[in-house]
Amino acid sequence: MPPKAKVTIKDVALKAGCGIATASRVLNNSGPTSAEVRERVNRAALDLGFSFSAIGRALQSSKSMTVGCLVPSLANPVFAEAVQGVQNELVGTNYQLLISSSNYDDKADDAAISTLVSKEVDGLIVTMVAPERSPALKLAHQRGIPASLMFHDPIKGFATSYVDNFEAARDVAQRFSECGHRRTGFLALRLATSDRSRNRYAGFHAECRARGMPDPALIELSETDANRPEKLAAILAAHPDLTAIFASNDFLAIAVQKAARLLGWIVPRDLSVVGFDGIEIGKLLDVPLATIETMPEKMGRQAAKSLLTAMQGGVLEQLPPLPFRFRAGATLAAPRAKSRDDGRVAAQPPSVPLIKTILKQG
Amino acid sequence: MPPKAKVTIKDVALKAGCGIATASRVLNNSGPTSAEVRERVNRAALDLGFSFSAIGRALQSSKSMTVGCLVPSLANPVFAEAVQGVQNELVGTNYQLLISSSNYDDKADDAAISTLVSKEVDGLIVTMVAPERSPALKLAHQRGIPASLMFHDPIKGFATSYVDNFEAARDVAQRFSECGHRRTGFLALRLATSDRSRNRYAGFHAECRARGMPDPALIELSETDANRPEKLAAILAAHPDLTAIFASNDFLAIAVQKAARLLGWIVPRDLSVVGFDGIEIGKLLDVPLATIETMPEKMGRQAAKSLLTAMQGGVLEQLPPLPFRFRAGATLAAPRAKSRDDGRVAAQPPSVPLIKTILKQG
DNA sequence: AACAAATATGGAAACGTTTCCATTCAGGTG
DNA sequence: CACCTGAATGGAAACGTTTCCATATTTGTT
Repeated sequence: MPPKAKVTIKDVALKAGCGIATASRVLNNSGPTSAEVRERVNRAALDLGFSFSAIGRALQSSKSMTVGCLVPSLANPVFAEAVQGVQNELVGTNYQLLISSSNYDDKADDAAISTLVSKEVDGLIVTMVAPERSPALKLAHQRGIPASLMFHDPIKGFATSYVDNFEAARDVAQRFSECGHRRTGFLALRLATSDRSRNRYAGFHAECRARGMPDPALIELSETDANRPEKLAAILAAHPDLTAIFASNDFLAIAVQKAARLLGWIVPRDLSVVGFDGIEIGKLLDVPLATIETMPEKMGRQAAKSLLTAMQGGVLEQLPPLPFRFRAGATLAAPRAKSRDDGRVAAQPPSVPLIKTILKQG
Repeated sequence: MPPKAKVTIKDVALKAGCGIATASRVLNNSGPTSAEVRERVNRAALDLGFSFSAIGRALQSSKSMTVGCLVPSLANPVFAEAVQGVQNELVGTNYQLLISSSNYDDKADDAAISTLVSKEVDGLIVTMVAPERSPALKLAHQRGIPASLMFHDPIKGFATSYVDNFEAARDVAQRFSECGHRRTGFLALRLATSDRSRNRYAGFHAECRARGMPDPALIELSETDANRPEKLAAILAAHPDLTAIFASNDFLAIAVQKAARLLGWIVPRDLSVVGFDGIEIGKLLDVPLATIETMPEKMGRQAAKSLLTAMQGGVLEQLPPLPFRFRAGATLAAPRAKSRDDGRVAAQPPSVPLIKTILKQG
């Protein structure tokens, strides 16, 4: 058994005593072949341990049978799950998944897309800092490479699989309001590089306004402070009037619980918290986390499904957003009665999705 | 602006009025070229928006500049982080990452490896159910494709980046013992498909024995029950004599806390819990989780680094395991005094890593 | 001024496929 | 028996590179 470094179809044809065209036809079941030569070719292929060179095939067919996928980081479980969803959908097709990540850097985003394109991927599935102004993505589009977005709100020219962050955030504001909260805060990480967080803030802000609540305090946490509960506690202490915090993800929400504990505050008596994403651990906490449940895996699946039909010549069409669901939890309750709703500075209004805000408020 | 579907080096050469060989030399800075033709070629390439076809290159050089990576699932944050580590290490090289996942199925493992090999990856980074008996992995090895393992203990023929699960688990047993615990349990998911969990159990078991403690109770949780705290509570209730649980990952450890709460038990007074992995959330809990901290990201990085040197012709050599660290947490304390250490059935001894067990105990 | 050496260039082969086309051969029809 | 149809086959081109080799040009040395 000599596992020759490279056994090509030429070797097979030689051993089977036929032309490579015939061997190709046998091996692919394409075109007519006699039973006798079929037998010889198959035996030769088996003996030699032949397998097709995907590269040779790709060159000749100009189809790489590869899908490129870009997300900010796999260290974020939400994106990791989404990529797994893509993968799950791709299993069973002949497509392979080429991945890349940008670490939330829009320059890296562009470079990554370019690289994927030069690898001649047949399609793209991307979540990036700013897809609407990525030259590389536009170029890919011009070259006819179908692209499917994940997590992003719809953009002209692309299909996207997403959850309506704006609406979900409005839901949270509504529940805060119904509980009797008025002064609220919105806590996020990396607002500048996450349209998701911005959209959540916009929706939250819009609904607070619509209900006559003061504008929510916008609290942005630095990457490093996210892992320093005492830092977060100090920030919370500086906002003693807030009775409810909407955190842009569940990890932050749990960090808020911790920070509150450090301050001697009791959740939800002294501070209500609602998270976003719906991670399982939230259910297991001493005080189970109220949150918005989303479906990252489904998001990936849907993006992949759309892309597959597009790559098979179909048209990329925009589906409705995936559903979200409010998960009740003990971190949300009515605020303790402490009536001081007087003059406080309002947070600045949302900058980016202003149109949407105005639109939805009517 | 006609972004022609495909602009090849031939087009560039034509536009620059030179041969393709010359164009290639200019574009690659390989071989001598005159300043004048250099100028023309570069301008033509720019005008046409030329970029190399990775496929054409791959075919001619028989290097795909692609690394294949297989993990059980990206939905497990530990693997996702490791893959991100691989990615981080690959950024800056010219290698791209092709990923696949098996969902903890060894047949799927093999199929995935085969697919990656037929895609002609230049190297492999894998975590699978049973690398030591994967035909596809062996085949890849025979074909001269370097492979680097992640999370697995060393195996003949492959380099691996791992943490010494056996030793880490012994550490936990030792701490249990020092706190005064005697009757302990080991809680895991998917024992059959996770050599990591098996090694942890083996180490835990070995050290318990070495210290004259009763064999730990081996509790395996089904996939679905992992999300049902009441189910886990029932199981714990059936083991009322246990004073400490070592959970094979932090999620399970947190689930144990929840289950204990359901039973009205107080952690750590009525039950101590130690987890594994060292996720950040553990620090934020009301009762911070004691756990073994590991470094999945570094694991991925190390695997990638080794592989890179191997692919550049170097030799794949086995590095020492990555360090682990016990993170103290309030979930571990001395058991409440309740002296009843009498006749109980011992769990069955570990089946797989028996040799290692015996060896280390002397 | 003659010649060697270095520099610059392009043709062509090779990488592994698939597919178009032409060729051969068998069998069936008139 | 001549003819046609259809099946079976293999040669060769094409996909986009890089690189070997041969040729043509320049430069430098006596």
